[in-house]
Amino acid sequence: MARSTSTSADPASPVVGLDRGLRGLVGYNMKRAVHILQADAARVLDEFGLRITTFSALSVICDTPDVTQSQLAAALNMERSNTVVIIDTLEQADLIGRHRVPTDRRSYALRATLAGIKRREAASVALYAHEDRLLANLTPQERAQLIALLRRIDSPD
Amino acid sequence: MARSTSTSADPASPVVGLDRGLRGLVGYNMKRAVHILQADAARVLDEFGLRITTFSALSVICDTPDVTQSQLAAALNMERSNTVVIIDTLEQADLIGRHRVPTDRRSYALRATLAGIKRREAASVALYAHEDRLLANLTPQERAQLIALLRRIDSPD
DNA sequence: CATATTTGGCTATAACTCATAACTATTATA
DNA sequence: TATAATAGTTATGAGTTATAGCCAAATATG
Repeated sequence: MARSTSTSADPASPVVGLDRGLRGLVGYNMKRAVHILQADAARVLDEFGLRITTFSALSVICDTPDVTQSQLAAALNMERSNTVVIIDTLEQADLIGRHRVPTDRRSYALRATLAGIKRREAASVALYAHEDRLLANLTPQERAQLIALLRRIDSPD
Repeated sequence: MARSTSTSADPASPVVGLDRGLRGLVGYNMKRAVHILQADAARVLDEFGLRITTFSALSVICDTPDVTQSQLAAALNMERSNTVVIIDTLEQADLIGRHRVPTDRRSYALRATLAGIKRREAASVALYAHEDRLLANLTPQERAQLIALLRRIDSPD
């Protein structure tokens, strides 16, 4: 039984529940959940020579031929400056190409190579499969609702 | 006017929807949402001289007097090594104290000071208030369900 | 009891994310 | 034409997280 003179943790008891005071915060729970998902995603993507950021950028570029780096940054909620190294990495891996646009010599039109499209497709399939496994104890409806709730935080209607 | 020969993004059109291919992933949506919540939380906590990690640790220590650093690390899902600098920071700010435990001279019993307890309380109130504002377009039920879903990812039953 | 292993805390380090400021070249605007 | 704004870039700093290894103390095992 618990000692009566103190609320201190019993070394013999499991160290869970010490964060009760934080569990009411959505942010805390989400930080923990996202940590799990990101670690898993990073591990999966590593097999394809991709990281989360490069995969995200590659996906957008595949789906949006001739997108510019600024548009990419806006779409992924990142700073323009941070896209540069990501694009560099993808370009050096021959997964995308920087193409000058004749009408505006400042910007690049980003286009995925055939290898890039294939790599993205394979990584995407693996990623969805892994997420399915990781979220196996959520019904499809619950999962859809989770996404819906997250999107309402992202872009409040 | 949009160019007709390409699916490229029209510079005049809003740069939204370029990430359709990622929106099916729970992880992607959660990364975006957590980014918003964390940025807001960090801004709020900064007014109290705290960061997210130090606030989390302080909260656990307040609620669990004489907790050890290892227990804290386990509770917050972090490495023991990373707790050290956090504890150092809290101790130097006189928000907590390291107390030697006579029965085990290896470990410290962490206890919040009165200032620490007050600081935590004030920061916690501000944090909950801000989260309420940020999640105003979610009903209390939706918010509770969101937390429930996140917890099921965290610790799959 | 003596040795070996484990545990708690610590240091250093490295990879990665994210934000900011400043710069160049180009385009648009007053 | 002079000025603003835009696209991309570079450099940098703060913060988070993981790993490896260290020391001292405690515990387990022979």
